[in-house]
Amino acid sequence: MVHEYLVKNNIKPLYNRVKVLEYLLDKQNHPTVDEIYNDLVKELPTLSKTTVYNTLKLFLQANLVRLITIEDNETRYDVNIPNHGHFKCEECKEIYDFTIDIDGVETEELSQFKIKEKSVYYKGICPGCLNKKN
Amino acid sequence: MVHEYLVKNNIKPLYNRVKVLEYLLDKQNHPTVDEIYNDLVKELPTLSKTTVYNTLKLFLQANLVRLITIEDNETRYDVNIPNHGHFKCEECKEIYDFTIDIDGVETEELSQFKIKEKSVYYKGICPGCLNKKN
DNA sequence: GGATACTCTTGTAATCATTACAAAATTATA
DNA sequence: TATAATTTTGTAATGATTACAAGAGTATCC
Repeated sequence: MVHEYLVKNNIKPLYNRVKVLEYLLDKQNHPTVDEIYNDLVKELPTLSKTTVYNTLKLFLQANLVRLITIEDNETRYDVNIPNHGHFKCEECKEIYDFTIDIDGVETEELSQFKIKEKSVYYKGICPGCLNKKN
Repeated sequence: MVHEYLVKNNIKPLYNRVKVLEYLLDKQNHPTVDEIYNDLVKELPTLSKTTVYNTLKLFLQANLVRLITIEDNETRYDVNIPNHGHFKCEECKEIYDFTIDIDGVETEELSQFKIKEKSVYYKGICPGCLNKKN
């Protein structure tokens, strides 16, 4: 599956690439480069962090993945699914996906702009952490 | 003005702080720390970059300013105005503000979440750069 | 007003993520 | 199989941010 998906996007389906993409698809985890590397190196002992960076850059250019940087300069990666936003809990740092119809929102002022990508990020406290506080 | 605004937010209105906040209000420029430092050091020759970082951190905690990190890990700062999004041009890198009624969008899934902050970022090409391309 | 305590600023050094680069390994091509 | 092209790897370089301690400034109390 992943194999063909890469081919379809003009990316040679090399072993590492398949593994990285599978990882992103499996754990819909919004992982950092470090997390990806640390998990995959167990399976691919010769993997280097530079390769993870290279691979992700490639995927980014092909629009297979997206960057998430809500704040903090912790750059995370996400497989590219339309119409969803990210909520980050300030307490437990967890990132939650939610669906949002951002295309349904009028932005008159941008009528002359060519919009290629829309991102929505919320911050706050998740239900679990809200409960703990009481 | 700026002076009292700081006092009202429980921040001692020290000279540097007033200057940094004035800068952010004047140039609604979404500047980086470097830009702020390089411009202000002309007026405040003893200014240090660490002070700029400290001051911005303080403002952030007091919710006077906001972080913008659309991608790239170029962290920019913005005075906190509700209901506006940011558009970044991929060609000229300029960041444009636009108004967007994000509170008008339903997010059923987050009904149990306490939302403190909402951010909307778009990417694409601005009218000026679109013209140049033809 | 002056002494003391407290806070802020400064500069240097440390840290950490990311990138550059060149050599080694792998894959594709003939 | 030999050759060319691409990818991976590891180390070193870069650059933004933070830690920290000393110096400067500010507030408080007598």
